[in-house]
Amino acid sequence: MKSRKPKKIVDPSTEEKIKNAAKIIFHRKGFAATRTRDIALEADINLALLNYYFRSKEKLFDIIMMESFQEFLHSVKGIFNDENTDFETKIEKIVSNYIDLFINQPDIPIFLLNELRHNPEDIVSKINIKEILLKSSFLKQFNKAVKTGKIVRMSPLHFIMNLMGMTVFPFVASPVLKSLGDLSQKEFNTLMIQRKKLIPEWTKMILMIK
Amino acid sequence: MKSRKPKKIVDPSTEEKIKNAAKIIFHRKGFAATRTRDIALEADINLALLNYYFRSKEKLFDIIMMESFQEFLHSVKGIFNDENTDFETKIEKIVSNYIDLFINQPDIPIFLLNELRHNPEDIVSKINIKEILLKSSFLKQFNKAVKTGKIVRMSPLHFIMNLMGMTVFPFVASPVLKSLGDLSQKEFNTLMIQRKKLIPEWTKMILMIK
DNA sequence: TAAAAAATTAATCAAATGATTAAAAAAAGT
DNA sequence: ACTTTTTTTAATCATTTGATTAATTTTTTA
Repeated sequence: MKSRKPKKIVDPSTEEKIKNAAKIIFHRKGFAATRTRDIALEADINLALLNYYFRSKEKLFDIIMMESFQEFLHSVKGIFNDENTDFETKIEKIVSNYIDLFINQPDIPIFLLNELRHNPEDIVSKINIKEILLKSSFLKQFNKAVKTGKIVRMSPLHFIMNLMGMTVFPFVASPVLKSLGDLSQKEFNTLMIQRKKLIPEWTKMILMIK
Repeated sequence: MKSRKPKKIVDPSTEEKIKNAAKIIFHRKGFAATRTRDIALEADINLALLNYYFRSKEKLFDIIMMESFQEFLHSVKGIFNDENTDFETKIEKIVSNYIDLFINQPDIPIFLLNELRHNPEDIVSKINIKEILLKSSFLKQFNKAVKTGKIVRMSPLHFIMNLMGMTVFPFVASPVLKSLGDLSQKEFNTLMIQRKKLIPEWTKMILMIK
């Protein structure tokens, strides 16, 4: 064995520059439409450095994909399993968190949904999304509320579809919606911020919370 | 001038074969990931015929895009402007129509949403989507119901977002949802068919229809 | 049936694109 | 200082891919 520090204490700047650029371009254009040259340009680095640091476009993409998906989940992971908040508070926090995230990074939902449809098992299995949801305090509270009659009987899947549908869909369809309503980006965001309050209210109506 | 029939009475079979194949592949993979060779293979024709009939990949795509978007709108266009049905009936019909369409062609929503985000004005302006919605009997009935206090005051955009969110989003997110709920395609479709009844009910709750 | 037009095919082109290489420059180690 | 390692660069490669061409076959017209 050699002495200490055979490890590369890589200056993070170049590697980070590439990852940041890759995230921007991949999110905006998707994997297939992204050119490695676009990433190099955005990162302001020599094209060869992309392969030097990440081997291939595909490997770089996998990293971005994984991190983006984790970012998507991380923002609600804690909320889901917080034992100190009730069901309704969790809904408010989840909606609020996602709307904040998507206002700041509007490309995330359509990027994830579009790329996930071709290899969902790869990603979904690597990240324990099922674990997170199915064993969550959130789901337990949901089931308990059903059992005690506090909320109407309903498949949790329907509930998730409604909650995420109302929260995520506007961002996925934002180009059409903005065109339809003659909305600027700012006006669109204002609507989304309104929805932070509205969606939890609507959700409660749907569940007929007593 | 020459006599009659200088026009090409093209045997539609080849042209149609290409369009059908293009629709399948474009819907499945999107524009950027689609190879013209894939389309030729799917259509079982020589690659050159694609350019012979449609000039370029882009022109062929534009045709598929336009037709897909029209198919998306056409199914509800009539419902929107039917003077003989009330507001609530329209909602039921719209939801039912879309769910039928997406069960049969599950790729349509994510395809449209993903491709529309880069050139929404081109498509949205060519097709009079605003006309269809903004001058529709549906919207008039909505506004009237608001005015008479039959439904709660709410931006029509919020309402559209909710209705479409609950209807469309599950199809857009189906890979994740199927994985999450361990659902077969058949089981997923069963859930969607349930939603034909449920979504109109939920919608009415949200609107607090009296 | 002969001529003209249209459709089809195989071969090929040119540009785009992901990736590699070899050399130079910069940084780190001794 | 100088040796070694790491990082960066310019040039280039090999493959993919959209598109074209020229020849052949099929269909239509007269």
